[in-house]
Order: sequence, then structure tokens, then C-alpha cells
Amino acid sequence: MTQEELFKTLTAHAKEYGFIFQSSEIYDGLGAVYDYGQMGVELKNNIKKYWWEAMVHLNENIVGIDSAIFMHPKIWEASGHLSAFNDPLIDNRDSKKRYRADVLIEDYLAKLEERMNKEVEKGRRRFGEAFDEEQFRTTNPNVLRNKAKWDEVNARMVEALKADNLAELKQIILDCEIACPISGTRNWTDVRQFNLMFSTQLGTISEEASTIYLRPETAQGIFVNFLNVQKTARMKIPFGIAQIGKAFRNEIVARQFIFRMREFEQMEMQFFVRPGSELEWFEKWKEARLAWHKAFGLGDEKYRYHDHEKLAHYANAATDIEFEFPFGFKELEGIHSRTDFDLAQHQQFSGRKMQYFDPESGESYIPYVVETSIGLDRTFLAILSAAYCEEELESGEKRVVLRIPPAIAPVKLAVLPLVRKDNLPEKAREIIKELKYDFNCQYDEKDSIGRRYRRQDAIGTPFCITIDHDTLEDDCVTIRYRDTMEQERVPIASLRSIMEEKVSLRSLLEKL
RNA sequence: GCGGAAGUAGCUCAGUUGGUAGAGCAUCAGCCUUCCAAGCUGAGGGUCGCGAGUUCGAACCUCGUCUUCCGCUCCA
Repeated sequence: MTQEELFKTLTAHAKEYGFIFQSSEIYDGLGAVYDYGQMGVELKNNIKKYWWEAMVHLNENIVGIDSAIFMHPKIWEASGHLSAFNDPLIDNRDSKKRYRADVLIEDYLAKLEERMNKEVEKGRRRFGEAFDEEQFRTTNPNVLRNKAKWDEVNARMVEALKADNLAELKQIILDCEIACPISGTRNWTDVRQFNLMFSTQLGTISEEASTIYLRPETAQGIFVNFLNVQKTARMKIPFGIAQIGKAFRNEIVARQFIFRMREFEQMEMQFFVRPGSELEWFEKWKEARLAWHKAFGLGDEKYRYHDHEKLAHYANAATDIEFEFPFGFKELEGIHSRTDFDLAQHQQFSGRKMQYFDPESGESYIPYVVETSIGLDRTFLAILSAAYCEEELESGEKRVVLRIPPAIAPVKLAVLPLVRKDNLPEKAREIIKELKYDFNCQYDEKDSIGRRYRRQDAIGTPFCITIDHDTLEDDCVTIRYRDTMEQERVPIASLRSIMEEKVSLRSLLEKL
């Protein structure tokens, strides 16, 4: 099976067994929005639990919050999202390339400038020592013509951007006869505004309502609560704030199943440190986060770091943890050393001091931040794609099994009476009654025992407990293991402790 | 967003030159009882992605649209 086929099979399996459904499917669906089904929600919740335990409960110096999705619009000015996520874009129909309209015009302006400079150089060569650049620039007709053009185009662009006049932006491109650098043609589409942030109205009277945005990342909710948490929890640097929550991006192209969705969930931890120590902590978290992923046991070779060569303006170090999905190595988690950019921006925009008084050094400073930001849905997909397995049995039959790590499997165990009579169903119900407070159990009496095992394999249930006629005599049951298909006879009384050992999160957490 | 391909039952797919929508598996009920699926009987389930158009008549032809997949593009 090729990777592409595997991916198709995987998405079909995810739907068939209730992991992922397309949103609003009976209305033809909604692009790049998905719902988690009865199995998916269990798996997803278990991943969240594992992350929360590992980050918050296992670290004395990390606490959690849950900030609102709606936030003051100024936050997105401060963070830079408002300008970075609003681009006027234009496509060239021949090369199929897309450009930012203002960048195209700026490139054109740069060309004009180049021409002027060349002209000046010519003048310099001609007049030698006596050359007066200032005078040349204000009198040479070639320079003046270009300068006039530059001023005119620049003024029009600034005005158009200010007024959000997209038609004018296109007109400028046409008037300047700007051609696509790739195709060389001037066959342009209209300029369109791409808003990567979703907006809505706060306030019920539309004239008085203000535009607010659905957060495009959860990090800002942590930054704006930095002082609240630091003070009320009496946190001392270095310390971290963690959060799990939804974020929203109006992706231009959203594809590859749940890998890139318009509504997605992040698990983030912002770690506040003394300036100068951030790179040390960056390295530490890089390692700690990779260990967290590897503890799933999906295969260490499926993970790798991708260090960023080109850093965002706020970062002084950045790396991604990538996972080998069926469609290649892709980003799962980002670890970024964000300097004091975010807190400094909020200090400037809010007018509040975002400083920490360090009792050790006796100085006040804006802390530096090391961020770990993981895509929950991507982690879910990583587990699903690594767990999916088709194997051929000795009998020649095909078995589809999800080898999900037992600690995060949606259903921990299925209790199955061998036959649907002779009091076996009643006995099975009794056992479930004992175990259901601690483990997510399923009961199934329909069809042959073999078929029921296969059904549990397909949803990744690690253990099946089978009740047979001997059970009524000896109070023992058979545990059938998903991965090996082996069976083991154990007393009913020991079931809870056996299961506890095999499926508790502790088995993952202890590897960290 | 551009280009290409696809869309018929939960799944995999048939469906004749345009003439009342089918199969297998799955599901449900009952029978059978057997530790690794596919025994027997019966039942339910489809606005043929959606909307127009052509036609006496459209799953089939035309246009539009939505969704999915592939390639580009974009990606704090």
C-alpha cells in the first residue's frame, strides 16, 4: 500500500469507527472543519490529560489557565497578527503565482529607485570631483521623472492601503505595467483581501458593535495574564503557564484531513525566564518535549527536529518537532525562544508594566519567554496514523488493528461473554459494574467471539475480557491482548490491579 | 485561490443508446453457540452531493455550485 493509499484508508477508517466526522456533513460539509466522534473524543481527551499531567502536575513551577477565546482587539495589534494576517493578494493567471499586491508595488518602487541611483552614478562618473549629488538629484530630468513617478505611485499605494481600496491597488499594478516575475505577463486577477483572522461583532446593536476576533493562537491569553498568575500563584522565575484551547485561522488552503483545520486546538506552555538564560531553557524544553512524544512508543525514528534557519522577528531560536505522517515529515510542535517581544509589546500597547522583580538579583526586568506549542489535532493524527496497522494472519485473513498506546486508548477494555446464554451475559455485566468507575469499558455480546475481537481491534481496545463457562466455576476470565492476540487466564479479583498497571497514564509519565 | 480528478445505501462498487435505483459487506430483530470476522430467517436504510437547464422522461446530457483527493500557492 502506498503512503497515499494508506492515508485514504486511514481517513475512511477514522470515519467508519467514529473517530472523525466531517463537520456539517449532511449539508455537504464545511471546508477544513471536522468533528470528533465517540471514539475520537475519548482519544483526544486522553492526549490532553497526558499533556496536562506531564506539563502542569509534574512540574512544580508550571500552572495552568483557561483563557477566553474572545480578547480585547488591541491584543492582536500588539501581537502583530492584525497586520500580518491581513494581506491584499493578487494572482497571476499564467504563472499561477500569488503575490502580496503591496509587495509587488514596493518592488516596482525599488526598481525606480535603482534607476535613479544608476543615473546618479552616471553623473558622478561624468563630473568627477565636481559632482554635487544633491544638486544633480534636483535638476537631472531623468532622475526627476523617476522621482515624480515614485512619489505618485507611493502616495497612491499608501492611500489605497489606508482606505482598503483593493481596486485601486490593482489599478496601480496595471498603470505601472508591473509584470509577473515568473511568467512575465500582466494577466492579473483582482486584488483580494485575505483575512486570516475570523472576526465577529461584540455588542448586539450593530452600529455600536465593535469588531473582535477569534484568537488565532492561544499564547496571547497567557501573556496578558502573566502578571495575574505570577502574583496570585506567587510564582518565581523561572516558571511556566500552560493552556489547552481552541484557536482559529481562516486558512487560504486547508487540507490533509485534520492536519490543517480552520478551527484547531493547541496545547501551549509559555516559560518565563531571566534574560540571558533563555537559550539554556530552550535546549531543555526541546529535549523534554521530544521525550514526551517518544513516550507514546510509536517509534523514535518517526520524530526529528527541524531547526529554523530563518527566524521570525521576535525569536532568537526556534525549532519544530516533526513527525513522519503518511504524507511526509510535518510539524507537530514548535519550540520557540520568543525573547521579551510579546510582553514588551503588551507593555507598550496596554501601558502596564510587564516586569518581574527578581528577588535574587534585586533587579526588575521583562522576562524572556520560551514557548512550547503543540497541535493537539496533529498529535491525534500522528497517533492514529502510526497506530493503524493491517496485518495478515496465518489463516490468510486480514486483521485491521489500531495499536494505540493503552494509556490513551479510547476504550480500555471490552467485556465479552463467550455465548449469549447460560448466565454468561449476567456475569459479564457484574464485572463491568466493578470496573467502569476506573476504566472506559465496552460490553458486546453480538456475533461470534472472533468477530467481536476484530471489532475491538479496529478501535484500538488493548484488552478483551472473555467470560466462559469455566468462569462460573473458578471466577477466572481470559484476557486477550490486542497486539499479540495472546490469551491469559486471570482471577476476576485481580482484574482491576492488572488493568490499572497496564493502562494508567503513569506508564507514560514515568518515561519522562 | 488556480489547474486536474472524483462524488450512487454506513463501506466497496454495479447501473445498457436517457425509460420506476441494484449487489456484497455492514446495521437491526430472531434462530444457532463456536476463543480469533464473513451459518440460517427476516427487516430497515438512497432528496443518485446540491441547484438550475435540455427532454414526454435525467443517476446518465449541459451549466452552475458544494465537498473530497492530487499538484501548485499560502502558512508567526
